[in-house]
Amino acid sequence: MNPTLAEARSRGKPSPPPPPPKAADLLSWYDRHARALPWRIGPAARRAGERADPYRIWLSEVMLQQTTVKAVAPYFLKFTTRWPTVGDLATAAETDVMAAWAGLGYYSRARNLHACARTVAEQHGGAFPPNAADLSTLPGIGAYTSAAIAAIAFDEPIAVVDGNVERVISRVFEVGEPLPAAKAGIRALLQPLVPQDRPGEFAEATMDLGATICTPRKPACILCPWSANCRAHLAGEEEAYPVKAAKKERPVRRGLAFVARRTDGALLLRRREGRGLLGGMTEVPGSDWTARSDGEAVQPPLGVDWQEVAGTVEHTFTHFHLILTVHRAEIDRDVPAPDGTWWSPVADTPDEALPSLMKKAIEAAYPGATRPRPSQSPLADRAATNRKAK
DNA sequence: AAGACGTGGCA
DNA sequence: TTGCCAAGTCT
Repeated sequence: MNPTLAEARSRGKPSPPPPPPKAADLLSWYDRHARALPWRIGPAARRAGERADPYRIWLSEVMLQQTTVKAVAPYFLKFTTRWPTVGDLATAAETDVMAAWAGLGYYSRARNLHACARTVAEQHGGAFPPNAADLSTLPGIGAYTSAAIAAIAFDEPIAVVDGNVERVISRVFEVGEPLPAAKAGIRALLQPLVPQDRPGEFAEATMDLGATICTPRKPACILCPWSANCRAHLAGEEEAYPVKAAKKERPVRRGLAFVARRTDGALLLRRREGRGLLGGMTEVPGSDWTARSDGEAVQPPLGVDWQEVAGTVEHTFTHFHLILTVHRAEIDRDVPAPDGTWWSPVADTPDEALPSLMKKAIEAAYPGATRPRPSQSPLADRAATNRKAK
């Protein structure tokens, strides 16, 4: 709390609201402090007239939905190396896309990514539509992502509102309405600030500001180009914003997982159905996950001697916490895979679309069974080895 | 409109 | 350790 302001308030003299922030102040900060990210072209390149590649902007924005920059970076490099253009991605097999996405989470994004690539390739001649309204009709592209692509790749002067920007704007204007209801109002407050000349960099700048300066806790207001225009800062109440609706508690569900390993190391796997939780991803056989431990009703996939693994595997999803009891069995070479399942050779494990939860379950049964194959990077392998030994 | 939908990092 | 959360979208 700023002591001077606290005194002013205690004397009952509310300070007049500061002037609204200026895009120019933020952009000059951005010129000096823009983050260098794999999908960006820097301020210097933009000044030289370079344009961001819509494919790379789209891919990065979809990956970044509810996901950190740190988690996204290696996936972005993997995807752009393997599929350099939207046309390449459109012709990829969906199972390959799902497998490449495995570990990033929110797997409907991967399904929609592939569907979107095919739509762009087949119905738009391989070029993304250059405006937010048309972009938002494509699968997996909503209000935020359409605006971000339009602003960053096509210079459309549109307000781009993500979680970072919600925080910045709610502090600057002391928005008292809780999120997510406040979203429309926040967009309306931001739109007049968007400059006609550098809308893409303004979008990147507001997100950078939220990510590096106007952070959820302990914001670095001393470094902020908008601090003199920020009502929450002038009131010493930065962390009171954004106001958020109360969240519900997470229920617990339980289930059983069966990890069958053949004597040659192959694992028994199957595909999850549909569009729901982990939809279309690969899993080990198991029970449903319910509030009660009704796993007893489920038949193991093979009539063999199953051994319960000590301890449990726990995994927290967005809306529930899962406790999995894992069973394992060693299976002879000549046992065929039951209907709807297949034996996955050890060497193929990295190519399977295994979500993190399934890797945890397999690791609990047979440590090392999902270890990635040796790569060209001895450093990475050594780091992984050290982590395991710990 | 509110709930479904993953994961790993960090205080 | 436990909770919170990070560049949302879909239904």
